Amino acid sequence: MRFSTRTRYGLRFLLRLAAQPPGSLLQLGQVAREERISPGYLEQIVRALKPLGILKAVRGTGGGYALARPASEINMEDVFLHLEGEIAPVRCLTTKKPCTHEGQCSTRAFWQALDRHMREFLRHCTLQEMSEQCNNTPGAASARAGGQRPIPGGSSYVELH
Amino acid sequence: MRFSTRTRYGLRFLLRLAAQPPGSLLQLGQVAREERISPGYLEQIVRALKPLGILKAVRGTGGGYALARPASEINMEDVFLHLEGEIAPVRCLTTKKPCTHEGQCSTRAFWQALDRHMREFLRHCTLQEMSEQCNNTPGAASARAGGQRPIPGGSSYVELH
DNA sequence: ACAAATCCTAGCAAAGTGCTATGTTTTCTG
DNA sequence: CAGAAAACATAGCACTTTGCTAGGATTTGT
Repeated sequence: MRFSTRTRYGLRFLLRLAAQPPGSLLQLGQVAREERISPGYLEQIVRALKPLGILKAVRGTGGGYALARPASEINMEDVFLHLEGEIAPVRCLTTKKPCTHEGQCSTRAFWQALDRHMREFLRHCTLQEMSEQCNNTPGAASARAGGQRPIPGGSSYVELH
Repeated sequence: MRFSTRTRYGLRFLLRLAAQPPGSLLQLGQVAREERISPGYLEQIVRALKPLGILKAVRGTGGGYALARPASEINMEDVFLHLEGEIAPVRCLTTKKPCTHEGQCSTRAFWQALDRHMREFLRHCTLQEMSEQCNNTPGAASARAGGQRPIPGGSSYVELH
């Protein structure tokens, strides 16, 4: 029942954007360095987030990303849906037909209730709230990050929250 | 974020037990037939449930399973913990050290809140409630199940809720 | 003794996850 | 206008997890 790195890394990216002064751009490469996530992988993740429409991207030199909407209007249900693909705890909740089991499915009601519960929690949780909740200073880590030497031969990335 | 078949099939097994008249035994093979789950696989799942102590097993001819405690005293948090291994949405919530990230982790508080939320829902959901919630008649399906001919060569099991 | 049930271990095919590699396109800068 | 820096895009691959099978050992009723 673990969430994938896609969701976790995507969240971190969004939190960086939310912590940014409005109007400014944040580059993907910089976030990848600071969060110690593979840049290529983070690109994929950010791309999955694009259809939601919460990102504003500027291409070319000096480009980067910014939030297209205020953080208070971005809820976690939407974000999770795009990053994780789906939230439902069992597959047949999302694929129309109520599974080919004869008669009524004994556990369906339970899974539906659990699904509703999760979604409600996520829907009422905004990026704004998350950003306020975490009282870390993004600048502190990045200041030291410059001194990091990449270990040649072999990925140095470690799974994070 | 899907739950595995272990948890889903395990739940179905427990629901069968809960629907059984108290004092009687239910055989694993029979449940497997009626629920169309591989008997061998269901055995593994039931075994994972044993350490919880909610099952009473009788070996030998005429043996079977029964609930060792009333269904009203069996909550889903315990059941899920044993079937799924862990519930936590991210790994570092269960492995002591708060991940090697420099400074405070920006998303940790959120994952903890989500974890608490899920657990609370599951803890307050008892097998009794689930059993009452599902108004299907387990006997109806099993009556017809006798006529099933197993398809030779190739598993005929299909994933269920 | 035999059969019927629960117990137990190892292994394996398929799917999913996490990431790398290799580009293409856009845009700013010298 | 050349080049660099950024976002955009696709394919593939090693590793892990999942879902199940095979084959047996042990216990107990008839």
